[in-house]
Amino acid sequence: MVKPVKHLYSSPNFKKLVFRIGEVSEITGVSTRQIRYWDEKGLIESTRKETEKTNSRVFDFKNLILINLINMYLQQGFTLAAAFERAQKRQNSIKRIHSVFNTFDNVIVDDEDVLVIDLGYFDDEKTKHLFGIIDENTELHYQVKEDGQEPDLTAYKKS
DNA sequence: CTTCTTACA
DNA sequence: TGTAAGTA
Repeated sequence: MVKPVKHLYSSPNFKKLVFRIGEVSEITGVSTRQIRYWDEKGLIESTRKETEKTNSRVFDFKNLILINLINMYLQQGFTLAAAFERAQKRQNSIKRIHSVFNTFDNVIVDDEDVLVIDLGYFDDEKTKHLFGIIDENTELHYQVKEDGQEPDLTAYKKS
């Protein structure tokens, strides 16, 4: 049974988890040169940290995953364009799988009638080596928006 | 110290 | 795509 509960992602104890370009490069193995190039081409999306004097790029968890997926297909021999397409499809598939396998206990409808699924934290060995930053202090939220719209995957870190 | 842009190999 | 330069 889906019950209206105050959404988790607005909890004052959690802030959106973002990564600087150097961190993304270190985690995924993709060079900063490539990341900037993909960003310029619009394959990935970054936001600018206005408070910083450098006005540097920051990437959310969703884009970190995307960058890693693109790189994975790139290493399999696909062209950048093909790798991007595959990565997008793969990412969407993963999201749908998550939504299917999560129990109703993790389903929440917030004030704006948006479906939110708490994925908890990843602690299996497969993801741990790749995303070591996901731990007890990090929450992953999968948000299903109105039909047709892109689902959103965001990580939040306890501050 | 890290990131940014620009430019050249 | 890597790397260097000169910044912020």
